[in-house]
Amino acid sequence: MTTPRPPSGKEPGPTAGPVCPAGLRCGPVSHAITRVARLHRMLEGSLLRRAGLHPGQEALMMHLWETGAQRQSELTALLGSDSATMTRAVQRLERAGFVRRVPCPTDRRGVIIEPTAASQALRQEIEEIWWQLEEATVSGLTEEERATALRVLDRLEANLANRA
Amino acid sequence: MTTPRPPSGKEPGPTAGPVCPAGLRCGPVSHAITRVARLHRMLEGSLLRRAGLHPGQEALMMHLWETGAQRQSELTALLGSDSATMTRAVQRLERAGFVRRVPCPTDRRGVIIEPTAASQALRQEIEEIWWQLEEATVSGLTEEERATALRVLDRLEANLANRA
DNA sequence: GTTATTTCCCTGTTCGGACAGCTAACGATG
DNA sequence: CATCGTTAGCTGTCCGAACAGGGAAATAAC
Repeated sequence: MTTPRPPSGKEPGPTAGPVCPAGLRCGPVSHAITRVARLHRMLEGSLLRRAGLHPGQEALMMHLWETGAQRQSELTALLGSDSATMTRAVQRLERAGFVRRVPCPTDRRGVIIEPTAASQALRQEIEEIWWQLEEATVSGLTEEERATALRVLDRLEANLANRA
Repeated sequence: MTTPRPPSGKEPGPTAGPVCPAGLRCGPVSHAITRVARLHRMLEGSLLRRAGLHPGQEALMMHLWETGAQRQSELTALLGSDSATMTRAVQRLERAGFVRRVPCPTDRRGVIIEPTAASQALRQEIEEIWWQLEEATVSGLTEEERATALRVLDRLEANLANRA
């Protein structure tokens, strides 16, 4: 996996400002999603870097810890990932010592992915990071506002899922 | 640039379902953002593919059309991108014939990026795609709901921008 | 004018993501 | 048993994104 490079002194930084030039009718919600997603991902990345992980790997590990050792194909489906992406992610996590690959006893095509004992040290750290990320995202919002945010996002998700 | 592979029969597909296992308190808003962003990006990708572009390139071209030829460093800053990413994006768009690189007359370090006449054919197509994407995102929402969505996203963006 | 600093762009590298192609193994059918 | 179609996983390729490092030019400081 190779530990992500430590933050190079300069934290990612707020990049740029408005992506929507002037009075351009450019799909306001759509672009807002892009901007929020970008910032969210950047923050996630800089938090995870401190734990030695790249964005995406933490979800894989959380899944393994939550539901135990699983077939690689299972992980791929559950995380909605690509099989090639999964192959390489597992390889990196294996090199990093967070995961072990065991031949599936009942299907010689398959591979069981299990978290190592060493990886347990990461779990608390990741949960803390998820907490920090959520807090940074919704800090300053009332309970009601947070509920509204969740409702809006769920609505958008449902919309987009239909067009996928 | 090499035209994106044509959709291989199967459109990206809704990938997986819930990423949040069971009753796990896992940063609900945060994960909702991740899911929405994922779907949004997938849809954007499949729409853009038909125009022969990859996600991200369309924003660059729109910027060029809107504000005219610009220094590469200007584009990088305005789009909040990475200079390396910009270098390669421009190279691909140049190979694809959508962009021309002209040495900056007042600063021999600089490069002016200008859209080609041929690229104009793309513009309407991209605007149409942005419209489709927006529609897919907010279809079925009332005007009031759309305003709420925008307000929520702006709020989240402001929050995240502070922590960046 | 010479030197130091900054800016601009390029290349190399690593990651996640997506698609295509391949092999080995499984399953079912004839 | 032999064949056919499917599934699991790996590798190659291309893209966007981010960081590191380098070289050239412009600018500031001396």
